[in-house]
Amino acid sequence: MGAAGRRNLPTSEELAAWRAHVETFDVVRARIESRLQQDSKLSSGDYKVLLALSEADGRTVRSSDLAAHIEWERSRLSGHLGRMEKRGLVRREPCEDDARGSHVLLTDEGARAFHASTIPHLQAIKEVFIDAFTPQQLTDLNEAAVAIRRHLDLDAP
Amino acid sequence: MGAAGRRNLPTSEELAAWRAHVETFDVVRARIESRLQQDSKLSSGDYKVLLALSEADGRTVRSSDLAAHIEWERSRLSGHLGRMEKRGLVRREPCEDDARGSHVLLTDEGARAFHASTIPHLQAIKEVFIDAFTPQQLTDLNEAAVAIRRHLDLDAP
DNA sequence: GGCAAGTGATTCACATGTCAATCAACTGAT
DNA sequence: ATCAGTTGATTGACATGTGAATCACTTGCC
Repeated sequence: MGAAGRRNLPTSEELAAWRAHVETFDVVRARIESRLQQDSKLSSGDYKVLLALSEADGRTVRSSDLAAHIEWERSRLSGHLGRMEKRGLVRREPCEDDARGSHVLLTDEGARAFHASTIPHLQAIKEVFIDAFTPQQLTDLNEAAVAIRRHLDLDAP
Repeated sequence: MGAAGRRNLPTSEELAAWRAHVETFDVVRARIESRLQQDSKLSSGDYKVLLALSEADGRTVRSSDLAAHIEWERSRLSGHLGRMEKRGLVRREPCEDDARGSHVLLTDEGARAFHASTIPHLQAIKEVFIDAFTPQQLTDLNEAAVAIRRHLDLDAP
């Protein structure tokens, strides 16, 4: 490869940084999810759905709105809700004003499970992730996320 | 909640930092994997397996050694190899010295696919991830990964 | 030699994710 | 009113991931 071809490739340090980042934060995520699972029998997907539902007016959301809110494919949400419904965490009811749609609603059991999970989950985030850093490092990390989002043009109008 | 209970919980800024980090780097990973898939019809799992195999002596590794090397469950590797074998990327052969074991070997087609994938894959890592940052930010990110690994006692003997 | 315990690999059941296809119900232009 | 096109939701086929169970072979110890 000539000099021209190398310019758009990472150096070995850069590549190592990428791999370290991915592998390290995979472990972080796994630890936090595993704590959630052990404390509350909830997956991170369950938690995301329950969080959105518990914040919703009347603990009810139209399925599509829910999918949009948590940025999931509708088919993904559909499958996930099916599993959560089997476990009694949510219920689905037909929608009066639009016969195609359906309302997803939080059951009492779902609300209970969610409320019991939040404090331990937030503790896990603090202990596993936040507590690893100095305030400066946390700021730096945030800057990095901002830089990526700008670079990839996320947050675009 | 009293003052004692709050000390081990993240502030809302800290929680926002966690969420931003997870969501942002999920997008990064998805972009890079999607480029790999489009350029080379390989998943990141395929790539990891092919990388390990192509670096191995004689393009052959004992299945368990491979699993240990890439830090996968053996059952995960087993299933993945099955799919890769169907696509002609690898082959498995019984092991002479230990009749329980098997050798995984890179086929010519697998080697071709891997070699064709590396440059574009590295370019994607550079363009999507590395190029988002200043050198200082990249250093900061690395420091953050080190801090986490120390905090979680990864890299322990 | 022979058996208990360990090891290598696969298999099973399941949860999770993507994408395309389906299907019914809505909506808007005519 | 009608019908093309959109939208809401589910389904199916598959890839991927985990953990437990299985099964065959190997090893260590007697």
